[in-house]
Amino acid sequence: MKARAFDKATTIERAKLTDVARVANVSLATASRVLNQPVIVSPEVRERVLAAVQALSYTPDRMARALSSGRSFIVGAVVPTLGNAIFADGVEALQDRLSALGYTLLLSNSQYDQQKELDQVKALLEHGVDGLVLVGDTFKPELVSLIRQRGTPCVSTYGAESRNGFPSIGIDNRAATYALTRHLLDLGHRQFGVISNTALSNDRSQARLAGIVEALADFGLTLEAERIVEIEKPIIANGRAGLYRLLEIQPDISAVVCTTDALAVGAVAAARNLGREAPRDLSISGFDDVEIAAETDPPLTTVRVPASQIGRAAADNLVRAIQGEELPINTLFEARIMIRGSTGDAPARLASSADA
Amino acid sequence: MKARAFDKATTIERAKLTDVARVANVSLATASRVLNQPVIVSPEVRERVLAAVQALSYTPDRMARALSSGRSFIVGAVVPTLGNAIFADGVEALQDRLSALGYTLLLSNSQYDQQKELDQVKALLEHGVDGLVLVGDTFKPELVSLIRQRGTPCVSTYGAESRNGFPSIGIDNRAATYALTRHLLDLGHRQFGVISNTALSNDRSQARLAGIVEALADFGLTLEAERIVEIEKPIIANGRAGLYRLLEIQPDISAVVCTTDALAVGAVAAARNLGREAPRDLSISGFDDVEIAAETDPPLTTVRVPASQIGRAAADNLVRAIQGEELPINTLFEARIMIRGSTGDAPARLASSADA
DNA sequence: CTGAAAGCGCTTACAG
DNA sequence: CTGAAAGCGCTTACAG
Repeated sequence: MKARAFDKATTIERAKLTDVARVANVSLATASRVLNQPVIVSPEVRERVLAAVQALSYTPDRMARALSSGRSFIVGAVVPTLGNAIFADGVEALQDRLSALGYTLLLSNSQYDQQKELDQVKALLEHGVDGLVLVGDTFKPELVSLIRQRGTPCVSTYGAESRNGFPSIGIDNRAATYALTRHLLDLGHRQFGVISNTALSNDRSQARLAGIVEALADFGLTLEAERIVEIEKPIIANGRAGLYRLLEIQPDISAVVCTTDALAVGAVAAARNLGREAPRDLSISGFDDVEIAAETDPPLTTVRVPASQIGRAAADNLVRAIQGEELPINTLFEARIMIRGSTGDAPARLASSADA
Repeated sequence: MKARAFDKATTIERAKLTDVARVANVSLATASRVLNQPVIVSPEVRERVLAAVQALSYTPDRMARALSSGRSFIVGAVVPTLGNAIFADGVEALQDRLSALGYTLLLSNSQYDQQKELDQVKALLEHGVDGLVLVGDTFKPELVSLIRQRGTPCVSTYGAESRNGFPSIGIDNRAATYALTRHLLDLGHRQFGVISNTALSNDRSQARLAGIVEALADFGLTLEAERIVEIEKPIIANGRAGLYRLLEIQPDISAVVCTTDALAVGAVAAARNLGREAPRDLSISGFDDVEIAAETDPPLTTVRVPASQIGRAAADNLVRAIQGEELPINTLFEARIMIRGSTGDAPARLASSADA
């Protein structure tokens, strides 16, 4: 007999399945079956057990169930941060769908730190999660081998390709910034700058950067290293700082592509401080299309990341994998370019070179 | 013998404590003791067991541990939404501190729905959480009795007072808006409007509304019902809609107090559309001080909610409660008024009445 | 369709 | 300080 951690005098004994069985006058095994495979139990018996469940307001102990069945009905997720709306929304959708499917979500955040991510995954695994949702596709090698070895189903989210064999659910970040950059080129921009959070080994931002570079290359332009400012965390203040640094070195820039909306919001504000109004003097674009993106002045041109869709699909796919199904290696959603007020025609060529 | 859910051929048998005991040449009981109460084991034996743990890279099965010890080291939390940065930040801090204390966080969101909140709590309880973190202090009665009956420690967050006996950790929402309203009165404002999300039984917003009403009353002013617009969810679009409705009915309003930053952001934008610029024509304030609040144009006057502090304190207090300590019934943090650009002197009395 | 029994991987009094 | 044994609350072959 053990002492519960918090054995207040007021605590009433919780009914267990044995109690249900006793009240219903059946064996423990039968009571269990009514709960798990009701069809194989005769209707009368089933009714009796269900009545007992009601009467005792029995509620199963999922830990015990997990221990004996090998299934916990818990799914673990590790996201970089909840501070970014794009992850908050995705997690919310994930959790909703998961709970509809009878699963509970065990959530961690890694603060964009791979070691922390690994630690969280270890903890999740110790808790016996049935499946895992991770963000992106760049992990410590140890993490991958750990998951493989335990055979726990795992999906990777927000990215396009699965480098580690985990089925991926997300968007093509590279294609999205490629299209966005094309759009800016069409508007006449030739002097580009980039504010990106690739400093952290962030595969999404890296893909976004690659898309920009590629679009420029296809157009015969090169993006020199001085035109890329890498920041640590994708927060507004860093977008601000990023823009100052960028324009200090490269005052001729007419288009700034940011790998995140928060960075773009900061960049727009910083540009204004410098007397450069978007889109008149400077075109600035974001990525994510978080709620605020459409509400800033000017509203942000950006890429819509379908976070809720990703979250829901991650839940569906993961549960399918848990049930033993094979998953498509890539599930790609559309990432629409949202052209709004923060980008526009490039300033007339002569005027801008005269300025500089 | 059971079949694991995902028994791929590649899966390697995970070492269990029995294996550790065998390798270390001790009994299962001793192996367990080394892990849980190392001091009562002799140094040599301890070393041997630890070596075996290393050699087998043993990792405990927390479900089994939970079942036999009655402690899961899992804490459950239910927040209204992760979409609001204030909750995202709080949850992040909560999880950080919890994991430092050896606990894992099981997270749910209720979408501001009390029935959903109850369902989540039930699920969390079935999973054997050692403690619970809830938001606010307005629950379905069934939720309160359920938690009481199980004796699971529970803290309430973001509010000031504990109506249900759950220790509360938060801020005094009423006092904050009282002070904010005083400030607006000092600026000469007499015609007030409020956009609030009290439509949902949201005790924080109700307290905020109460603070406004009280400050006005102490000043001899009454806030008529037509001057309060209640919206469903605290999102930017609703702030926008709220302001239109408010000014339609009460065009003489010079100060709009919003119960959330998102609402204030929408209100500022909507006012601008109407040709009313903040703070020149209209003072608008928010609540929360999320990241974006300081970055809008004009930056938002608001109240800083110390979400991270609340999250950390919730973790600390809850773990203390789990360990059997008594908790202070209220833990209050300061909620500073942040005076920024969106509020200013009331437009000259005569001018405004002439307009109307 | 139902029951008796073993077992999931641990912890913890109880003896020694 | 250490071990043998019971037990946590379930599930699931195995018989019947």
